[in-house]
Amino acid sequence: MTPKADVSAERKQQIFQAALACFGRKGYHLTTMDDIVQESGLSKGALYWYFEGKKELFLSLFQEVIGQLGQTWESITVNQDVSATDKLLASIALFRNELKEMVPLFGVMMEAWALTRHDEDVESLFRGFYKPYLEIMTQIIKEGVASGEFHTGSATAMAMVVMTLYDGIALAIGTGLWQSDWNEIMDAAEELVLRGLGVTRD
Amino acid sequence: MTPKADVSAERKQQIFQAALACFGRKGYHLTTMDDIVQESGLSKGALYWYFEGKKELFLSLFQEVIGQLGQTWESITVNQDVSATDKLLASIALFRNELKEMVPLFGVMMEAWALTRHDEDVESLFRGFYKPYLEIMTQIIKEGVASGEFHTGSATAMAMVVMTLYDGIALAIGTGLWQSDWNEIMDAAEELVLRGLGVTRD
DNA sequence: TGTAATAGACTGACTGGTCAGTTTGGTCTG
DNA sequence: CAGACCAAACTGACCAGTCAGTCTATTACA
Repeated sequence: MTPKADVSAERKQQIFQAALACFGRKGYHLTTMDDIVQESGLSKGALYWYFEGKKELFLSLFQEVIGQLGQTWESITVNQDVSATDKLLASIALFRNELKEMVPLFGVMMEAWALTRHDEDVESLFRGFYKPYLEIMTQIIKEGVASGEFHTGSATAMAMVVMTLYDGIALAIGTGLWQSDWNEIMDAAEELVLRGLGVTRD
Repeated sequence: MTPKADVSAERKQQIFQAALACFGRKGYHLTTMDDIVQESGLSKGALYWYFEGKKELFLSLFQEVIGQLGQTWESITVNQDVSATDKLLASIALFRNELKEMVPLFGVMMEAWALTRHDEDVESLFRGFYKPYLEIMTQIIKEGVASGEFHTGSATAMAMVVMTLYDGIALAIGTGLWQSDWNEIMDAAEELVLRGLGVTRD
């Protein structure tokens, strides 16, 4: 009664990997199912066995990938013993450190952003994923305001602005618009955000 | 001896308008030439009479639309008698004031960003348009640093960051991610940038 | 002035290729 | 053998781009 060794988990992973490569390279609309078939080394039947279709595959992939990022992100905010400033710095450091690996991800994210405007499924998924990030950032800034580290008129609005800056950075990286040294620019971003929030240090 | 009235200018405009509506609504890949045909009230032949194809039409439209924005933007930087701080404020005000009309534009811009990654023509066009904006911002910040209004480690890097924030804002607007009151968020953005650049006022 | 010729602007049916999704027919494993 | 898993040929809708021809206004000419 023991079923055949379940290969579905690794197959899905195999497909995800191929899909990420293809979507990252050519974008959602320009990659064909056959591209992913070829990249994965499987067959069309296999893809449709594991996923309902192109859109569902894309959405699943996005979910998978963002989920991983989200966990790292959340771990930043948990620790109660860390100052808001350090949490903010950690969130920036997360970007900085994993920037290079994130490039293909950001590519897919951009694609998703663009899709957001024309597909309700994508939009609601996207909004759902964005929300906790925004909440965490709001939380950090509120903490900072409470502790006197930060100064701002509206913590919620400022959180949105900071998140927007992050989005912009993701965009710049995804498009390859930043050709210069990322580190220097990230330094400037850090400077802008910290001083902009009224942090006075070194 | 009077030549036949040249309608080509207004025809192109007519097509641009229809194309902007369609691309703004459904995005590049999902709008068909037939969509634009219908929206414009012309025929398919007419479209191909005035434009070589879909891509060329899109690129021309983008060029047209961005060109207009660029002129307004440039006019900000010209006046020598205005302080860097005020120039920066003016650039933010430009966003703020024309935000609503810009929504469809930002939609198209996002689409263009996404295309940037897969099409060299789009990329080079985009980079070409981005450059002067960045140069103007760099100029403003350098002026501010020289006059003692701003403080920053690297004016060029900071200019990129500020532009990146603008991009992020455009993105947020284009995707409709910001549902809350734009004005409040723009206030926060202004606050972040000014204080972040070390401006001390009111 | 009337008429033929020509160029510019435009039409819409058509084509050829593409691609998401389907079907059918396996194969391997417990 | 049953059912999970997969291969590959196939289908049909869709769409960018084409093209043969039309319509209109100007010019050439008698």
